[in-house]
Amino acid sequence: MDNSAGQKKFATIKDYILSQVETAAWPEHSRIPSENELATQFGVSRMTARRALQELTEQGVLYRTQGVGSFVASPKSQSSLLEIRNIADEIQRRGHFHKAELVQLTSLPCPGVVATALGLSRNAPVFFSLIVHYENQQPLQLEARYVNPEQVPDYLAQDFVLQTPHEYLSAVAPLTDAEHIVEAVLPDELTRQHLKIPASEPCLRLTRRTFSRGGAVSFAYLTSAGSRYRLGGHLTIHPKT
Amino acid sequence: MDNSAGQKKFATIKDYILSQVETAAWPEHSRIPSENELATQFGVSRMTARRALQELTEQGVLYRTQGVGSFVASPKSQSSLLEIRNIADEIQRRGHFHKAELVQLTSLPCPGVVATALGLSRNAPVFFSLIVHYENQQPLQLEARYVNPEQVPDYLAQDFVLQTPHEYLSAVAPLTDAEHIVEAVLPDELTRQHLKIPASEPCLRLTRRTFSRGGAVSFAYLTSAGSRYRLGGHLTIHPKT
DNA sequence: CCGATCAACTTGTATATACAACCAAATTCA
DNA sequence: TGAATTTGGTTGTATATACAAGTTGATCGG
Repeated sequence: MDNSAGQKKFATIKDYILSQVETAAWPEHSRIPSENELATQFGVSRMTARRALQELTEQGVLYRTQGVGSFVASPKSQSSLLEIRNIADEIQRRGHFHKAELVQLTSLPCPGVVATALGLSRNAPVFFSLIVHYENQQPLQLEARYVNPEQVPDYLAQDFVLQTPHEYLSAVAPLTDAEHIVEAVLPDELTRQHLKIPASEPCLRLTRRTFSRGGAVSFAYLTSAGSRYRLGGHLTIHPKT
Repeated sequence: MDNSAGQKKFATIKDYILSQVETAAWPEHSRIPSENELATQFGVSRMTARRALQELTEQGVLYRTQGVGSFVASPKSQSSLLEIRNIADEIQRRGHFHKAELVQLTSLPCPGVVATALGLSRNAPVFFSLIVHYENQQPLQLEARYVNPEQVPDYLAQDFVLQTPHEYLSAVAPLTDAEHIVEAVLPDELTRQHLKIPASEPCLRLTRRTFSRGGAVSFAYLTSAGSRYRLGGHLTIHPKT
């Protein structure tokens, strides 16, 4: 484990493969080096190289066939789904007026769930922002975001009324990956107040964790009133199961 | 590899753990045997037992903490946004029991919204199916589906208890494209009855239009109880509290 | 020419081992 | 008593090895 970057060995190989795929040095459906070749090239055991390939397969970057090899998969149209969820862009795309109201911006001890998500120790300081997004003066979404101080040390110095956290983080720590959960829930007290909705109004809650090259960057709850917001997307299906 | 069932060893362990979880012999958030204990118990190496635990973790059945142990996760159903995966596959992938109950299967005059979506004339005959999907005897999703008779003329002749509409349509009219809308709504009377939920329970409604080579094939409302279902990628954050 | 066989290579499964990282509880020590 | 340390257990990473299972292409024999 004497990597210069202190990175895990299989992660190094993942990064290498991802860079080859992103730059199209390895085009779609082309065969990539075998487990043994990668193992030799990186000076690791086959099982370690194998692990990198397996994780990329689960992420949909590669597909593998026993006896044949590993290949570059078609890029999933996940980007459309991911981008569409940037609430500010979405509002402006509809030609409406977007306003962000900063309710809170502080550093606080990391709750357990967030610690797990960001890879921090519990109660370690974590940056927190609470923002209400308006569409034409009507509150639309409540954004509660926790940010990893190791990745974005100057988060508290930003002005999130002029620039949304999403915009700022995109510039500072380019998004490489995102995980998300969409749920239908009833609003808690805080949400009710800021969105100005009754307790019986169902809400769409998007829980989202984003990654950059350096690791987990932020963890956010994005809660919207069900009557005012919905999530849409378009998917193209790729063969080669 | 001389299992009596011809099954892979790690799959045997997965089955064992799943049975314990399903019968609630191992309740939520309880600790399960360690890797070493399972390895000894099943007479396999630790790495093999470990693999079973890892796959169950990826499926959301377990969560693990270094230095502490492996625990039973909350059983909320979860489906992937990034892949067009139907509810039946999703349930089976979690190792649970799926049952479909056919409530209605008929031809009716096409409502306006559906006519637009499928490119039919208003009040032209359209095929309609109403199905309740169960996960382990609990109603999970109500599927109301309109099917284009020009694309799939023998839809009404199918047995949708043995084969889901999604499976049948995939075979007859291979999916090339899909559009989604995700919303949080309160259930209508029909949904309440079939999902056996109170009127105040928020629901996640997925409206989906699918296309094949020939054009628009089907238009469906997939409504699930918010407390039992969520939509997401691989985000698995579990509170240890 | 064609089919069968074989050899080489790839991914899949499984084992045994070692050490690192981490946590919780018991123990020790001031 | 209370803080620091130790200890034992657990998951995480990595290696080396072996064989199974599957595909491909070359070789051989009719």
